[in-house]
Amino acid sequence: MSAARKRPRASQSRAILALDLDCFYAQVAIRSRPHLANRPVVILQKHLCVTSNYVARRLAHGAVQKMTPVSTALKACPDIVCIDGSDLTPFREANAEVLAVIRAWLHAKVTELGVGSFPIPCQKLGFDEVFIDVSRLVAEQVTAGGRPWEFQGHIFGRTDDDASRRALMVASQLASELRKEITLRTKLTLCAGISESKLLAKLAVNMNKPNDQTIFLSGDAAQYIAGRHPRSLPGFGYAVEGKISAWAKRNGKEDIKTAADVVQWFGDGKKGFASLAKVLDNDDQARKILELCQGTDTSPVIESGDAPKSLTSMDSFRSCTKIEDAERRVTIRAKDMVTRLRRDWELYGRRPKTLTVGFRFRGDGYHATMRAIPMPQEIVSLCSSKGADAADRSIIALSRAALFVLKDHAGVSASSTFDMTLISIGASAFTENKTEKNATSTKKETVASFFAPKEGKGMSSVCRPPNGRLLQNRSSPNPRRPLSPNASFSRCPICNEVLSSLLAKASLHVDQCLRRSETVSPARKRSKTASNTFRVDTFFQRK
DNA sequence: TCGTTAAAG
DNA sequence: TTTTCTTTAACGA
Repeated sequence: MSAARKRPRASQSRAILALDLDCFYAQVAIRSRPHLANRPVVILQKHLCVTSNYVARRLAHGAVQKMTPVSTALKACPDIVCIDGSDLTPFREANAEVLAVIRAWLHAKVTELGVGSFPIPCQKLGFDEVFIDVSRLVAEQVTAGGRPWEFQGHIFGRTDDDASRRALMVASQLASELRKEITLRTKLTLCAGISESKLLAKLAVNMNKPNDQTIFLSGDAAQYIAGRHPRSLPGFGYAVEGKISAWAKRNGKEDIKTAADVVQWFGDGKKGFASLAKVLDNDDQARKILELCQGTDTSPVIESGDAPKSLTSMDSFRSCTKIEDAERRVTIRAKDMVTRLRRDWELYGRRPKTLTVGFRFRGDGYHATMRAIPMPQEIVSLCSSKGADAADRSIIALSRAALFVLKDHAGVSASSTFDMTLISIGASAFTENKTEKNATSTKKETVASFFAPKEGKGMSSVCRPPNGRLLQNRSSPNPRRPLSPNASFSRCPICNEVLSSLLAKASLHVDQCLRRSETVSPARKRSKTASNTFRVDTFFQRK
């Protein structure tokens, strides 16, 4: 009809896949605990359920959602199995596994075309999502011709553009094959959204869950977006909503309801753009937001690479007023960071130039502050040396550096009064170590060979902590199985005391413990491991 | 280069 | 809707 007037530029239209692993943490946790496959499962961080599997969601009738307190979840579904998700290692590894499968499959796909090699950008978003720009792959497949193309999966929307329809047909077949491959290799299911932009692909990926895929044909995308709450658009966050809301209030408007409101208030022309830029105090963001609200997203898929750009380890808590407690917490972070830094060295042969230390004090609300210093040489060299001894020494060095920053920039010391609620240690500004064999040549080899061929029991042996006499770890990668099918962790994640196998009782304890936690000396509470536990203070004295 | 803010999962 | 733990990008200084 009006297709001729719209002049769709088929040559420029892209084909983007958005992949999203189903309830990622829960899937990964259950994969290594097959006996939980049909049970309701939640993953805990502190006292909160950060994810749940679909069995739990069904049984709890919607009462278990993203940041639900354990106590609430247990009331809604007393049978629920709680798994401690405070160690993110298995999730990071599963993420790398999935990415390795994607890259291998993509590479094979390109190769089989026989038109030479070309890159296919993959952009990670969190541990469980990835965007893939398959435009080039689709174009080559269309050129190669052959089979009759058809859609795979659910179709949302419509289009008048034949070229775009065919491109998304091909893309949906790629998505379908890729999903099968990922599930076959990793035993993890996922959804896919297929469209011409990251925005639309991402909206599509959530339309049919779990383990399914949706094609978003963009003919009516603008109208569809117009009717939605703008907060549901990726990129339109809390702060932007706040600023626009405040503006609406000042100007006697109704509160912001739909993306159409935003377009109406600020227009889609040049001058409207300027007024939103003023409200947001940022030209580029204003343009982006206005486009978003009209269903337009031209942002490219940026290749993320395999290695993360930075590493952070953080801990938040109700209160920390004693220097020994601060030292203990810092040392736990340092241990985690050293483990990951050593792993990073193995995989990528690079070193961080910057050390960041974050902190937050009571009364600061959610406001955390960070300070950066050059990463001490001692730490990086120890992190690239083999042996448990080097690991221990670098934990000590890192702890001392972080404690120094805390003392110097935040006034946290034995002689000061403070009440911290957060500590974090980060490593960033990585430099490739080009001189070594560890660099690019073996890098691909290592990553690929590390994850790909592991079939049976790979995971747990993969990331063994540097076996220190430091800090006996209560959440080791593979803890003993629960005694009762109703009890999934045997110790309180807060005080580490042995828990009742009766869930209701255990959860009551955890809740109470949470309330009075951090005010009680943790050293005393962890009596079981106390004799083997590394004492920060004594260690610092003798070094 | 440092530090903050915002966004995402 | 501030509760968990992480990663990234952009921006101002």
